Amino acid sequence: MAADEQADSVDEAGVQPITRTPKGSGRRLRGAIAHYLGTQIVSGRIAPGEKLTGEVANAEALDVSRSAYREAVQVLTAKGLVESRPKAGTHVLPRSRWNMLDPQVLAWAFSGEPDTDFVRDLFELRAVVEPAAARLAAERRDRDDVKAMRDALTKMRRHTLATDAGRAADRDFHDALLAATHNHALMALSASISAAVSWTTKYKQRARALPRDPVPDHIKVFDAIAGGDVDAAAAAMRTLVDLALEDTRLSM
Amino acid sequence: MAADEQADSVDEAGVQPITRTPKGSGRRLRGAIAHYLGTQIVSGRIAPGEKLTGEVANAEALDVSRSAYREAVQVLTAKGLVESRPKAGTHVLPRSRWNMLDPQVLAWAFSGEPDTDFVRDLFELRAVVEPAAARLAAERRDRDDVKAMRDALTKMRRHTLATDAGRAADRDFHDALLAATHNHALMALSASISAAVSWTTKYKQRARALPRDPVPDHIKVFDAIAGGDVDAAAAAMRTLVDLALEDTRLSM
DNA sequence: GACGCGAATAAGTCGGACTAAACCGAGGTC
DNA sequence: GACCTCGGTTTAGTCCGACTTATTCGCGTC
Repeated sequence: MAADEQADSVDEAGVQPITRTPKGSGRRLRGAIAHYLGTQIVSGRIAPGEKLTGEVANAEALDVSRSAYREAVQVLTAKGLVESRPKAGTHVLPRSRWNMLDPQVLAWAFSGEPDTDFVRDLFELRAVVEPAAARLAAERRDRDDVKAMRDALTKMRRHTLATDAGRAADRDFHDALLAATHNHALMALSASISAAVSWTTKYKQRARALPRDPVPDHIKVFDAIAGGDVDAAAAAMRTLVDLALEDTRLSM
Repeated sequence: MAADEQADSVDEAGVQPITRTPKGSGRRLRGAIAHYLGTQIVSGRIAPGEKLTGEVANAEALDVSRSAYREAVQVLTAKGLVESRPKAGTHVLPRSRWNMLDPQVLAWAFSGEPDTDFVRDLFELRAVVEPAAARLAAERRDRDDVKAMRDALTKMRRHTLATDAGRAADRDFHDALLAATHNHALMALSASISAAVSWTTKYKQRARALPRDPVPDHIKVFDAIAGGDVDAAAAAMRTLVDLALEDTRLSM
């Protein structure tokens, strides 16, 4: 474990964020490397088309073994961020190839300063998907779905969005709603959407105390779905997303 | 892209599913391993919750080095299919954790017998996203977007959907449409959707000669978007997706 | 000037050794 | 008798260094 000793060697005037080795019991080493490289790329510090340093050199620079470095690069490759070929090296792919819906990529995107344009895009996606999902949910929900949504709503009311538990409950509500559509493709989007929701909520929170109580909006959606009123469900969800976008926009 | 059909049909016979990937095969070794394991999991031959054999044993069984095997597992981990911890081993995660929108996972899902329920779900997602995207595209498309869509349409008319080039043009059309929304989140979905489109188109093709010419539908969509008629664009796209679902349903 | 042929190069694969984490059961404590 | 603690054992995680394969690029040939 050579990664422990802080770089006593020349630390390069700041521009060289040497091996980010979080507290030993955090995520695994390759996870840290992937996180490091991933944020570098998503944030644009390594632009698309650029070639990163060779494996041996880069692994040494980060003070990790080549195996760990390579496994990290595999992760990036799996998410479409980079591509590597013998003799050519490892290049950052154009943004169009990135799996931006991948929860982890989303996390990297939000780990620094969030791109306001991208946040707008995400809300636009929510505005497309979630009302339609609410409509389907109102059609197909069963007893268990309603229960799950009600539970999430209760938790959300108890703790507010100011707490982690509250935000988790918010996510649970949206997850339960997507699950109530009984559509696996939509449920897969759920992970991305709830990630986006929780990140943006966090930023809203950071900016100021929540200016508006979001619970009533959620209750309207819930009632419509539980009651099987498809149009009302879609409409209620649409206003919910619109208001959330409004709040987020103000805080950025 | 036709190098996909690996001879992985041999594995059914016995308990000897050796990845026959002689050197010279298209993609890299770890890609073949990931494909092998990925299809095993997505197809349900290795059910969620199950623990796969230890690295050393499994790598040896597949006749590859442990490094290559591990890198393949990293890919699966990155896509949310498995999770591994020391002493516990590597377990298949529940379906809800899988990134089903990942193009590669989608490819694995379609490499065997396609799950008709999942195909229906995918079309439902298309039915939600693409009409809304067409509406946005009609609002925001610029000169280049229109040109890209027209070019794709021309190619699509020249070659039919019976050819690879024709299917590629179909994908290009949908990609260009999503791109015309100028929404990066939607464009990210584009990869998943066009993957789904091309896979299902292939199955339609396999079943029988295409029963209906899809070009007129596409032209209606194109005209509405080029003309900036948002409602017509959404409506035309909705019927396009509905008809495509109809065709696909018949062929399965 | 175009074309192929052969290095140089960087990723890909191999194997084996060692480390660290987590589960499990033996043994002790209350 | 039940619970806690503490090692032991299993399995992934990391490291190392050598070798292979696939490209790219420059050189020489036609």
